[in-house]
Amino acid sequence: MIKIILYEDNPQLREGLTMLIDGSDGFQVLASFKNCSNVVDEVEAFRPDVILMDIDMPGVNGIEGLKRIRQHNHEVKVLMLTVFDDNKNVFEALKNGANGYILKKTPPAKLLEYITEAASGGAPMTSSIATQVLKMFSEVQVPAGEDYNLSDREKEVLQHLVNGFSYKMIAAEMFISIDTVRSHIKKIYEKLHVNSKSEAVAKAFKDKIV
Amino acid sequence: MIKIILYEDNPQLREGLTMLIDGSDGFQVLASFKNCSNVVDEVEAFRPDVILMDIDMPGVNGIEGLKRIRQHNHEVKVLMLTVFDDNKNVFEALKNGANGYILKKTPPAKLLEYITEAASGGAPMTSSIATQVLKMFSEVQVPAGEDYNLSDREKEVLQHLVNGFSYKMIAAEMFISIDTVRSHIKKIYEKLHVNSKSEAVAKAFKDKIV
DNA sequence: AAGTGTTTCACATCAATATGTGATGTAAGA
DNA sequence: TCTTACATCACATATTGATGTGAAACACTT
Repeated sequence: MIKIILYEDNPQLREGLTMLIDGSDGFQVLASFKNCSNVVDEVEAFRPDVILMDIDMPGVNGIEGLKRIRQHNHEVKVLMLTVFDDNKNVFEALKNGANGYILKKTPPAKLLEYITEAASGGAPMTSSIATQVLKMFSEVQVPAGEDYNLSDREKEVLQHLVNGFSYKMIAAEMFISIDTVRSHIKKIYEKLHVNSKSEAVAKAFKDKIV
Repeated sequence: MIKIILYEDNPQLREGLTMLIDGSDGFQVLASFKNCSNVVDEVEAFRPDVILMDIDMPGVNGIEGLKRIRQHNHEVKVLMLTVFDDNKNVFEALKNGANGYILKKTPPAKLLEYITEAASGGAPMTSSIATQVLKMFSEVQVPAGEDYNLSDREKEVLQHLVNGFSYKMIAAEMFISIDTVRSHIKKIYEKLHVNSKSEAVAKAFKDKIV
């Protein structure tokens, strides 16, 4: 028996979902609420397995509710429920520990399947959501993975620059003269197409050279 | 009719999958291969809708195959197929534009459903994989998002530093004297607990101040 | 009204950095 | 062998940066 709490501001939908889920074998709706004002206490009191959480709610919305829940409880599965698959909310929800993200237009049979999946540790997602998630991953990619052809020694020097070492310190650290350090740095600037330490350090981070 | 190419080094599994898929209505296996050596040419020649790609293959593996495909083709849907849901491969695959990631133990009916989902632009994932993906998201979270209490003006100066501006340039840019710039920078160093421009720039990136 | 933090400016000094020019030895490739 | 890239060192000089000390104007809070 999977125990469920439901958060949904629309009374009709709240009633409908409750009847659908509660009327199905193996599912029990413990309670339903129209907003997340007291979400922490409610979760504490009812100890559900799965929470169905609408995103758009007046007062405390679903994302905020999720955050509050996760401040106290990392066990309960939270399934986000929404009309739109807008990028920003999806990312926010997942980042804050949602266990799944499904659209309200999901057919009833599929919804029950998703709840079951969430309860057993899965991460059900409507396919359009999943597609977005994948897109976020590929967007993380470095545009062209620029290489700059830094030699090993040059990378080493750049690493020290990033750590805030002075030329003198780098020289001591690498057992070379300060002039050699200069020479390396000059070369690094050329290769990175920059002309100051700050830019080199910034570029090192941006392009994940270090 | 969904057209499919299959990459799988195990002959039994390759045959089995081919028969299963090709024998189902609406699915057609155009060809199957035991490695990705000529993946680019093969995709070009057969123009499939979906590619089922095993990860572990001798020679050119699935991840590498995926990369090669994506260098030329961003349209074809690539479904990664694997025995293990090991973190590293999942991330690599998704980062390189895989459209889905499913385990080989997926039951036949579910497999066909996943292929259909991929073909229609979805992103099918075995639930254990989806869980991992979500975990990666929540791990991306900034530890505590340190604040450092930089004033607006100080943030502005820091931003310029990151862009590689000299004190003189910052002064000109902000219509203040170079001494004021110095004063701001001094304060920034104090607040960030650093004592050089490079460290400040590095910290700005690390802690996402800029 | 006194205190606090921000923003602004000034003068001074020493350390560090950027840039140019030039040179040597070594290892890998064409 | 000749070339190229790398790593090393040297000398010179102008600019920039780090740090200290001091101070005035302003907004906001107590």
